[in-house]
Amino acid sequence: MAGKTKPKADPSWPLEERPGYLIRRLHQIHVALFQEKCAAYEITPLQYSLLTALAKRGTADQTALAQDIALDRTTTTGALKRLQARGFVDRSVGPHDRRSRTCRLTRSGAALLRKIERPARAAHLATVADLTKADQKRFIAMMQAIVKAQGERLDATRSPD
Amino acid sequence: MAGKTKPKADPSWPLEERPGYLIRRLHQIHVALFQEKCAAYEITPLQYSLLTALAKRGTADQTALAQDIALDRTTTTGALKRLQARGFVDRSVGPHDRRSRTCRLTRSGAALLRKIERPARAAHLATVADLTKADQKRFIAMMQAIVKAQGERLDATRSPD
DNA sequence: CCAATTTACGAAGCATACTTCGCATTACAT
DNA sequence: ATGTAATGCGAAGTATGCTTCGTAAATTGG
Repeated sequence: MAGKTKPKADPSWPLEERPGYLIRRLHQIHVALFQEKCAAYEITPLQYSLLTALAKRGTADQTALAQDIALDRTTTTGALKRLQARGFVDRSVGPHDRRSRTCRLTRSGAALLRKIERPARAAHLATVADLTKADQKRFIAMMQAIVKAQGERLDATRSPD
Repeated sequence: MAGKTKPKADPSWPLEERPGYLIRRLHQIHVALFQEKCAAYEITPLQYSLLTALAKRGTADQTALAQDIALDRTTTTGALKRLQARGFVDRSVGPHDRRSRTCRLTRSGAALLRKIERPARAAHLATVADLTKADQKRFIAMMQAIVKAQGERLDATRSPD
């Protein structure tokens, strides 16, 4: 075609080498694998995180759950409402604090969690399955290192008003 | 409190060790860093990806751009519309194919891209800055390996109808 | 040349994900 | 005890990110 479009050799480095882009792709891939493996239960990775966090707590208000899974409070509320609408979670007004919503798994929610544990785990494993076993360990350790360091940085950054 | 909530020693492995959870956290961290470094320009990581892809192409329809940045077509359209609304992108009906929308950077869009290149790069680097230089290389290589392998898997999976 | 298929979009709907704002309630300090 | 702080939520607004359905225009086969 015409030579109208110049080479445009910009100094920006290729998309495929930028950490942020690769992370977005990884996230995309994991979500797709999760949906695939858990298709029978119509559950998302976030919902699974919430269910496990709730199982561990037994009972918790929405703010505590949000912190457990490192998620925004309002997003957490939205996900909990969807789980409640499907009968997996109970959200009742707190007995000691009427501002709060005390959440807990229902029978049905606990049953779902048990059924989903295997496929969910398979999805998480499949996400890194293209690496050698040794590299998987290293990869996870590196992600943990970043999350730990940056988590502390954020805590330090946004505390003062 | 009462001993009503059993230990609940579930077989699910801790959130902080699950690849999918760590990937979500990484994504969250990168987006936050990007917003921070590029705050002056009110640009998101996705929009930056689009601008660079567009700069490289010179001219492209929305489907090509979506493929370039590995994103859903309708999401791409939404982001392009927002960039158009702010005057950074031109979206006109294709001259040879009236179904298509031919996109290109405006003067303003090209100028913006030049200005954000440094802070955007800084954000990408900051995302992995907690790893040693050598680990950063390994980390990026591993992400590329997964993206490449899974990308091929997806292409193979969803082709037949 | 015309019918069938393919292709590029757009609209609508759901689920994350975050911010800012405002309300109600609780806790605290004098 | 009372005014002030802090806290737990909810609502609204914006941006991703995906699926499904529908439309219009181009391509291709006979």
